Amino acid sequence: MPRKISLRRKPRQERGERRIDAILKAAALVFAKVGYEAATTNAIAAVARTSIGSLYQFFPNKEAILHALAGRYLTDLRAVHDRMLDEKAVGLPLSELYDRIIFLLADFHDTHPAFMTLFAGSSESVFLSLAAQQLSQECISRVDLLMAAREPGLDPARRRLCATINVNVIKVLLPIAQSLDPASRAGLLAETKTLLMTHMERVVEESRRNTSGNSKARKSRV
Amino acid sequence: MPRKISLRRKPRQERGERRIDAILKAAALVFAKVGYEAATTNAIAAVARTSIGSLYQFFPNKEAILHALAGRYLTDLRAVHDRMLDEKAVGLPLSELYDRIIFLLADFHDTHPAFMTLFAGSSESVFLSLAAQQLSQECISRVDLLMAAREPGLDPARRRLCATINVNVIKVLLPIAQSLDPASRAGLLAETKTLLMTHMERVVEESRRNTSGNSKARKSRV
Amino acid sequence: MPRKISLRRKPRQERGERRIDAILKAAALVFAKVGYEAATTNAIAAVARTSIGSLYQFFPNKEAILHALAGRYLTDLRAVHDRMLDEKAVGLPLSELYDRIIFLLADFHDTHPAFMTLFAGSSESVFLSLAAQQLSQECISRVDLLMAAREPGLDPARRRLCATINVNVIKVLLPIAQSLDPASRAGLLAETKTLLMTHMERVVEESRRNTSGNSKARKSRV
Amino acid sequence: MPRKISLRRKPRQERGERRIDAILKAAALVFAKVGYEAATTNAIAAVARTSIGSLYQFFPNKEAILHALAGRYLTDLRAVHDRMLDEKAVGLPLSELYDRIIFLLADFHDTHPAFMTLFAGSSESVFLSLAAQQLSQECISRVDLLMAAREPGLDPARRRLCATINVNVIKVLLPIAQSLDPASRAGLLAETKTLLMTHMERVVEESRRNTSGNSKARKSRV
DNA sequence: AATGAATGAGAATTCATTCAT
DNA sequence: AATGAATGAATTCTCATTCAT
Repeated sequence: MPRKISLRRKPRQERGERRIDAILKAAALVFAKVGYEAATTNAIAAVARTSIGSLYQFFPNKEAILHALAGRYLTDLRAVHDRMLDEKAVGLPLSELYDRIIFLLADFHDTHPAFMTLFAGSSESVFLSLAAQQLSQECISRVDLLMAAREPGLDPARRRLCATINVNVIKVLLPIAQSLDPASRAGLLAETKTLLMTHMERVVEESRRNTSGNSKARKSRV
Repeated sequence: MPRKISLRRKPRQERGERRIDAILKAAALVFAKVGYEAATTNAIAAVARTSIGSLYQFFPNKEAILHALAGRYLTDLRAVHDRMLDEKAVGLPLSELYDRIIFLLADFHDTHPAFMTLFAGSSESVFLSLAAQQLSQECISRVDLLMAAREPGLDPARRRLCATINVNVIKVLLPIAQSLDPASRAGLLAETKTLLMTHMERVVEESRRNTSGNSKARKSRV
Repeated sequence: MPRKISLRRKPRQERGERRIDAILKAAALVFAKVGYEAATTNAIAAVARTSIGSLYQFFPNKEAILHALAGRYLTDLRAVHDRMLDEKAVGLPLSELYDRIIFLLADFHDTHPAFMTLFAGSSESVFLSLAAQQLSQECISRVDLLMAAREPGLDPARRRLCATINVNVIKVLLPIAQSLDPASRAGLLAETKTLLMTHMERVVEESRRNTSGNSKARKSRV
Repeated sequence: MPRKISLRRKPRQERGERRIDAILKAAALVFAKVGYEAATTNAIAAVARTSIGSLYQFFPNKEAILHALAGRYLTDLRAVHDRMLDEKAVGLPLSELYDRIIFLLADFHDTHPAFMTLFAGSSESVFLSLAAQQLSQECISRVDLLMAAREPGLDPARRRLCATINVNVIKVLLPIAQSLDPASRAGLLAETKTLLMTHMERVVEESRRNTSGNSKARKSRV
């Protein structure tokens, strides 16, 4: 059974926009606190200081709220990506690149409370799983692209592997860092950077050694 | 509000034991597929090929099933840890140690389908959050201990940081590897090993350089 | 384990008021017919010609319905008491006083079908037992007060005994009378009045004889 | 749908008798504590220190337990009645007769804990209502008979009214007395006796005045 | 006979969604 | 548009009763 997931009506009036905004913000808080399944539309309406009837005036069902929120988060994340992985990023020293990435994403987590809840890949809803999957792939592809630009000689397969690892390592460690006191947080973020940089440097080095004729290095890797 | 979480009755007959086992196995499957909240006790009973009444003869409520399953998983995981991190592990080359860890844990994931669902730290249930937290800390402490034994000179703070990273990186990447085709899986597991080993080697090296009097290296790290 | 017992929401619309009223009236009928325990919320909703969901919109649980109904009955009963035991009652001839009491209470029983079910003191619910206890004490105290006003010389202990007896005798005999055909009912009510009046006259008489110096009568009583 | 209510099997063996006895005693306790509806057969079996299976070996269903217990109580009560209302009772002074009645019934309540629960006339079960009704009528008839023997001139209608009143007044006040401390209990029982005796004396007197037109001769007998 | 596991209809309660005002 | 009352399918859990051992 296919479900409507788009907005029920495009509100002409600004009041409607504000209402939608309030509902989505409320949904983010509620989802973050109890998860999507356990969140009730009544609770969302209450937090948004509106009535359940109004909520359903804008969203045909609970899942549509999820869609809208996920869409908004995705848009925001893409904007962050755009700032993070722009043309300059190709020429940036690895250390500065990682600083940038980690800083921007940490900030994103702070301002998007339901992000991990929605995209942690838990199996709460079919849509969520798919969205999480897609988002993950999108991130990986972007990193992959950047790496290809920075280091054209890299083996594509290994490049994707590294992109996958980079994305997912940041995905786990960032939320953990955010939950710590500022000092520990800085320590963990620094170590995360070291982890990824050390690895990346090694991969790049192996690649260069490889492409420049000497192919023994590769063999000993695994 | 305190809830009973222990078994409602100890089974006196072997039949009861088998029934409990079937229910827990079914619960693992159902939790893995739809998550704890969305799982229904009727679905669990159906998968276990028993009646809802039988289920409630042994488990006073849904949460008790979760507890029992989590407890069983924890016991099994500790057994794996014991095999993984025994006395021999202290002397093993790093490469072999990581092989061991990754292989054993990959196997554990295969045989414990609900593991990530239960311990991924989602906010589904208070108990789950706590259990996930505790389990995580326990794993980290064990790795920390092993590292202390292998490399006594390591700075304790950084050691714990590394342990945290090792545990969590494996926590994300293993399930991803498991979801891939065998070839890609091997590639990802190998790259994971490289990631963690490279980092660990560097940390150890820095530590050794530090302790042997020369303390400049540390400064340039971050 | 403390349970919510107040209304879940205050009705904002008049419709809600009517719904609550209908539910309570239905509950009274159902409780009167099968008792509190055996009454099902679905049955109450059906008799109230509403949906089970509506019922739970206003009442958080079955017990809350009981509380609301008991509260309403209590309020009504106190109003009856106020009419029954007003200042005039002090000067009224005993016969007229009993007529008044019996008539008003008989009417109360007719309009409050679940009264005996709720306050008969059966052990159905902890709350009910307590409420029945309290109500009984309240009634007794009121009668006690009235008697003290009418006959100040009465021994307080015996006065309370008489109040207890009056209240409880009426409590049993009234419902029995109500279940009879009009003729028998009138007979039983008349005889009840005779019973209580004869006794009261004797008690008063003994008391007067006592207080006026001659104390032999008392001794031979028991 | 007619239900089996007789015993499922007549146990030849004494062990069975003891088992039935234990179950009925347990049922009495459980019924007294939580009422018939709320009592569970498992709880009864547990209190009787037997298994639910054994319970159902002797009683086809829960109601059969009720029947058996009610039957036993009735038998016992009739035995008490027989002692209470024997030939001697016809000639006994009223005061002694009431002493006897109140003492014997108080004792009966002490030894039959579920008596009021079963026969208080609550509407818990159709059977119970009927049984309570019947029992009440039986008691009334017995008292009626005794009064007819003692005072043949009494108007039958009023006699029955008085019997009804006597039985029901004792029915309410006895349990209340039993729940008090010994001193208060004695006081309440004494006042109860006064209540009923005073009334009875008046009724008898009125009757005599009526029947003999104008006869003072037999006044002193009661 | 005895035990206790198995069964499933039925009860209380929740919550997404619709509808009347 | 806004409000909140109305709806009922779905869920958790209980318990009388049956059945296997």
